[in-house]
Order: sequence, then C-alpha cells, then structure tokens
Amino acid sequence: MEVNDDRDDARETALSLRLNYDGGSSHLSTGDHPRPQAATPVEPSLTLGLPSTACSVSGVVGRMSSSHSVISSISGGRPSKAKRENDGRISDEEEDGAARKKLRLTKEQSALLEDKFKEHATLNTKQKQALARQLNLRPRQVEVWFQNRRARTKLKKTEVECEFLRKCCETLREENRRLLQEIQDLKSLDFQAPRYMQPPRGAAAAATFQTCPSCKNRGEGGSPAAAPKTRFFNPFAHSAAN
DNA sequence: GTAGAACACATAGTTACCTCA
DNA sequence: GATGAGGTAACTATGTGTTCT
Repeated sequence: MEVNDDRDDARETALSLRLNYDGGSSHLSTGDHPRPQAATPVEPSLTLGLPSTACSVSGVVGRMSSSHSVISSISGGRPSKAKRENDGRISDEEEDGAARKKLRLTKEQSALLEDKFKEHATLNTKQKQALARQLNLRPRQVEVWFQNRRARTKLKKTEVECEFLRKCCETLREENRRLLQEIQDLKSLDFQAPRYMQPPRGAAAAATFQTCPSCKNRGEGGSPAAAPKTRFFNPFAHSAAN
C-alpha cells in the first residue's frame, strides 16, 4: 500500500535522525535513504581501530551449521506470555496459530543476514519483507534478528572501549608512578630555589616552607630587608609527609 | 497552528531455549 | 547422563518521531 510505504519512509527518516542523535551503535541509515558514511555499520563509531564485531558471529554460524543443514530447526517451545495481543504487531501465535517455537537459523540464513546487516544496520519495511521472503522467515523474525544484532554490536563496541580505557588508565597510572619517582629524586637534590618564588603568608603556610638554603648560608648578606625573609617554597613538603 | 491518538520502530533489559565442554 | 556457561531468538517495557484527525 502506498500510504504505508510513505509513512515508512518518513518514519525511517525520523528514526535515522534519532539514532544519530543517540550516538548509538550504528550510524544508521535506513532503507533507501543515502547513507552518509561508511558501508559497514559496525565500525563507524569505533575509532579505536579494533577488530570488527562481525567476527563474533562467525563462530556461532559455524556451530549452528553442525546440526542444521538447510532448514531452520525448530525445537522445544516455551509458554507464551499473553502480552502481545495488545501489541499492534503480529505474534507468532497469531500468525500461524501455533505456540512460539525457538528456531535456529541456518548457516545460509545467518550469512545472508550478516551480509545485509553490513549493508544496513536497519531495514525498512520493504527490505525486511523482501529479506524475510528470501530467507523463508517471517518479517518479525528478521526484525528481531536485526534488533539483537544491533545489541550485540553495541555490546561488543562497549567491551572494546572498556578495554581501551582500561589500558589508558594503566598507562596513566604508570606515568603517575614515574612522575612521583621523579619528584622524589628532585627532592633529594640540594637545589636552589628561583628568586621569583614568593614567600608564603600565614602561620599555617609557614609550616610547609623552609628557609632557602642559600639564604641560610648567606646569613645577613644581601638586602637587609629582603634577604633574611627570603624563603624557599617547598612544594613537596606536604606530599612528602603523606 | 496545536493537541492527542495511533502507529511503527528504536533501545535496554530479560527470559527461555539450545549447544557444547 | 547431568550440569553449568555461553550464545541467541524472542519477548517486555519504554521512548521517540511521524501522520492523521
């Protein structure tokens, strides 16, 4: 129906904008709208140069292939929760009259879904229906798969970023250790304070300051007004106490 | 022009099933 | 064979933008 298609296009535009705003896992563009950036939805916001998440799925596909050849397998069944009657969407029960089954996608289905996901992280209605037909799945299943796939991508990205930050933290910690050691080394030196360092004021501050060694040695030498009062600012006195 | 209902779809979190070690 | 962990399909709850009235 043309009306629905038009609405889909408009909605997808809005969704695309919202997703970009959210800074979500993908810079998505949906449907027929031109995609502004890279072709793969996985990496764009990953600026770390780390492995693509696509690889995380390959193992699953391989594993699934061991027991399923061409047709999606259906097994078990779980009690349906009667929520979706109120939902506008069609549930599995409503569609085929049977209880919802847990299926495993075949290797071929997974591969094609992955390919499509690399092209578009989201699908518009037409794409979803076409893909569902192609895969012999229900559109709802394709939709769910893409939802879960996006979630997995985002999770992987979060893990990668977490690891990156952990390494950054460790680097900074090491740098901090090095600088502290450098401070200790400098403290051990009998160096002369520069003259631009002004003396502190107040009794509390005085506790963390000591007389400049050069002034101490000089005694009453120099200006009678300034020399005896020149003090050496010891920025390490406080930290050294800790 | 604006408000609100309806709609479709997004994400986040959860549940239940399946596979494998 | 039992079991726990991990993966994932399917679900629920909630939020958002668009369209229509």
